Amino acid sequence: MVKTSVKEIYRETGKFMGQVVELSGWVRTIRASNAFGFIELNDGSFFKNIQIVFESSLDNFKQISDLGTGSAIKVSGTVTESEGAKQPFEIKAVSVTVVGEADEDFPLQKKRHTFEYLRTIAHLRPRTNAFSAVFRVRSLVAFAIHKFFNERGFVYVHTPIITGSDCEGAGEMFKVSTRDFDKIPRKDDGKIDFSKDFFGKETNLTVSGQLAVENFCAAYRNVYTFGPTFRAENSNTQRHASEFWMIEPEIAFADIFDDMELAEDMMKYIIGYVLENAPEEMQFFNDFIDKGLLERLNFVLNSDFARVTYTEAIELLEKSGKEFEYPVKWGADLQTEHERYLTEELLKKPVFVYNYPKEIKAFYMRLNDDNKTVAATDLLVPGVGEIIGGSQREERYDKLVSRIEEMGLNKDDYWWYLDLRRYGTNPHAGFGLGFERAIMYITGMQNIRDVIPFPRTPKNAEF
RNA sequence: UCCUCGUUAGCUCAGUCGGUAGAGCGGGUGGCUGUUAACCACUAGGUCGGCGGUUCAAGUCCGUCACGAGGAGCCA
Repeated sequence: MVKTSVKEIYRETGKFMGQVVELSGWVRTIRASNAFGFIELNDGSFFKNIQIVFESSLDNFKQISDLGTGSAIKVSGTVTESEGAKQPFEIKAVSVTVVGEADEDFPLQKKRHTFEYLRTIAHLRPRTNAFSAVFRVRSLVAFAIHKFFNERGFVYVHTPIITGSDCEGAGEMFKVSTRDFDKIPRKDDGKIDFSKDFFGKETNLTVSGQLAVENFCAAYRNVYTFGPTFRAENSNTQRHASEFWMIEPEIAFADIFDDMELAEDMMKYIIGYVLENAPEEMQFFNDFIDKGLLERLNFVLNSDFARVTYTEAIELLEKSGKEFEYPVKWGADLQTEHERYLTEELLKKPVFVYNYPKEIKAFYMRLNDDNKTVAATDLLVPGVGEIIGGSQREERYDKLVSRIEEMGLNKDDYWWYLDLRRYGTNPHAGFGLGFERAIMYITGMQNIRDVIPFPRTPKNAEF
């Protein structure tokens, strides 16, 4: 008898045919008559189930027939060709041991559930086809990202989760404190006395590792972070979460064009990796989640991403004659409807928009020679919208200081960031890829809450 | 945070003109010798999201709160 996995049997069927194997896993569905029955077993190793045939000759036949969906069992049996039409092979059971029965109120049924309902049972949803596929792909994409950067000699840097830097500036932050909320120490003027708090200063959960990773960029040349990120915005959309993961590479002696090239290479690499390593899951997404998915991803793999400047994008939108709810105007940020129209209808592929007006972008982005735009880029993709935001960083000390002052920020808060511009400064660039948005793009899933194991959104941290 | 829609059995939903609650699936019981969301029969299961109002009468109309979803903003 060979202990094996469902995946191995699928991948090397010939080797196992006629052999007695031992499997263990969870019952996905069960159908029984008084003489025999069928179990679809999923052992976690593979997207697909394997069919177990059990006959009334087994001494615990009745116990097996009465098992509910979700039960854990151990099976030994012979791998045989199947008489049924829907599977090429099956296991003829020699014995079935009940390891852990599922109570009769196990919520997952053999029919379609709404994603909305499944979010309320996030602890059980990985046992469904869709979520089993999503989270295996999520795992593979994470690995592919590390593999991509590792193969190119990038150093993986762990930037802090708790940050004392109050100048990250990318949104509302979650406060980190050990103080008793009922007895917050205050100074004479009534302001909170952070010197009495754990770190002796105000601390928050990070909203970006970028400022920190730039320092390591000036040591290792090519670096990246990949970790959790927190935004306390009251955002209620299908593509925002309060806790999400972000990949932020930073490359030295590089400009905005090198940056876009890196982003394009990375996207293609991870798409290719997932198509190769999770074909069953990807086929499932194509069949049940998004009919055009595989065609679109294959097209993306084999074509160049579009690159248009912000100014060109405005012209394209104006020339399109399309009526927008928000008017298109140079100087104003592109609205979601503009972005979607650009990538989904006008160009029908991923597009980098770059060189945005400086007024609508962050202080650290490099000022272009026109003095009006900065070397920033957003990657827009069909179906998801903005998936990457990046820029060439302002490496010139004086220009950076004047941008900080222009935006009403305090230069002293950025002393270590400014030091980089005093000690061996160089042109460098980077971007942030929203990990979950990449998963959405690759799987066709439409809600960020369905690509995070236990999603955190405003008013929701149940699990 | 704003706009729109929604909340009825464990799940997915129907419920007409305001007249006191329905189906399928799931559960239970029994049957069935190759099933594929198996099938057949029987059966149990409801504070119609909460509160207030209109009415002889509210799942149904009005108000309000809570929760959820979609869209917008913020952004990855």
